[in-house]
Amino acid sequence: MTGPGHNLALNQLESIIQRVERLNEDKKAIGDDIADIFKEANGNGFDVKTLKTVIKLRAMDPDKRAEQEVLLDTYKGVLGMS
Amino acid sequence: MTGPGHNLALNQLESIIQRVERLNEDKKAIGDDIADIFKEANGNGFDVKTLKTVIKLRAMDPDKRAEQEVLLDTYKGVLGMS
Amino acid sequence: MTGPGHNLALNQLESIIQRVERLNEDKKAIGDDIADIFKEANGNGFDVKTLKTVIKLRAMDPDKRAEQEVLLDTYKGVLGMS
Amino acid sequence: MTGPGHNLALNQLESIIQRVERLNEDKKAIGDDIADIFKEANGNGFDVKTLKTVIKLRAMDPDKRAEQEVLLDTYKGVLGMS
DNA sequence: CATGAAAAAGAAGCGC
DNA sequence: GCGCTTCTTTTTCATG
Repeated sequence: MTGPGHNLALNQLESIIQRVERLNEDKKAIGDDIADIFKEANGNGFDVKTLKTVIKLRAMDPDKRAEQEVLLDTYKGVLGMS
Repeated sequence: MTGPGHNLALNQLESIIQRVERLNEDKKAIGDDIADIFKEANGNGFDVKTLKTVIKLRAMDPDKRAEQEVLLDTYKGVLGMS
Repeated sequence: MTGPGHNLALNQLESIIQRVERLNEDKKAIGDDIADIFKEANGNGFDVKTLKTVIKLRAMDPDKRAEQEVLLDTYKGVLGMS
Repeated sequence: MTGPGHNLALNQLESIIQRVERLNEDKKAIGDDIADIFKEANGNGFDVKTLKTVIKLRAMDPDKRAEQEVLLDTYKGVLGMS
């Protein structure tokens, strides 16, 4: 199979794959940068796990966050964990 | 507590968090771009799952991949899976 | 290669694999049971995500949990998130 | 709040949580058993990673696996990776 | 909504 | 012994 159809498929495939691979590299680079920041923060005495928690909280919709906290406190209250 | 130590911690914390948040946004944007490419590819009749497999294979170190395949074939041979 | 060495390897391989596969099945069954419980809980109006959080908290060492909560509150306080 | 509604919620919550916690323990125990088997296998000269790959392959539906391999081979062929 | 894939978190093993 | 990397598990997200 060496006709035009084949070449079209090949060109499309290569294009898709190369574009994704390029973006994957960029994404990985960013991930590495983030890891570096956390590593540096750890060296400065910060607790990375807590940092990640804070960042996650900030990313949440404020209303939803409040709602979840209420819910969690409720469950903890019922269970005597508060 | 409003002394210099506190402000230092605050500044450091804010710096860390803002840098990570910025990078998280960038990372998400790239992820969206990749998703778009796959969506388009799917529309053109490509099998996205297989595309992802191919990309993963290409990302592997060739020597390691060959080595693992040999080992895997050996085990499969012993087990009659080949 | 059909000698004793080969058979020994075959027998060992089969034993290992079958034992693991059996345990994998058991593990999966338990996972399914857990999922069922959460599904039922959800039907009864409980928030599954919060349930999981509570269970995780209960699994933690009490001292470590307290320490982490203090840390999180500290960071939130510094950032004006409290 | 000490009325019947509260107690019902408490009883339900405790039931859910205790059942899940119990199952979590069981699941962990099985995971430990599996780890022991792989550790022993490693001591006998087997490559654990490959063992896990073989087990994963065996767990797959044969038809689906064959179908995916055909598709993958097609793409690899087009890309000259075969 | 339920399944399956991607991301993140957590745990374990290995090296220095 | 501690960090670092790899692997496992968990959680989250998207899609049908």
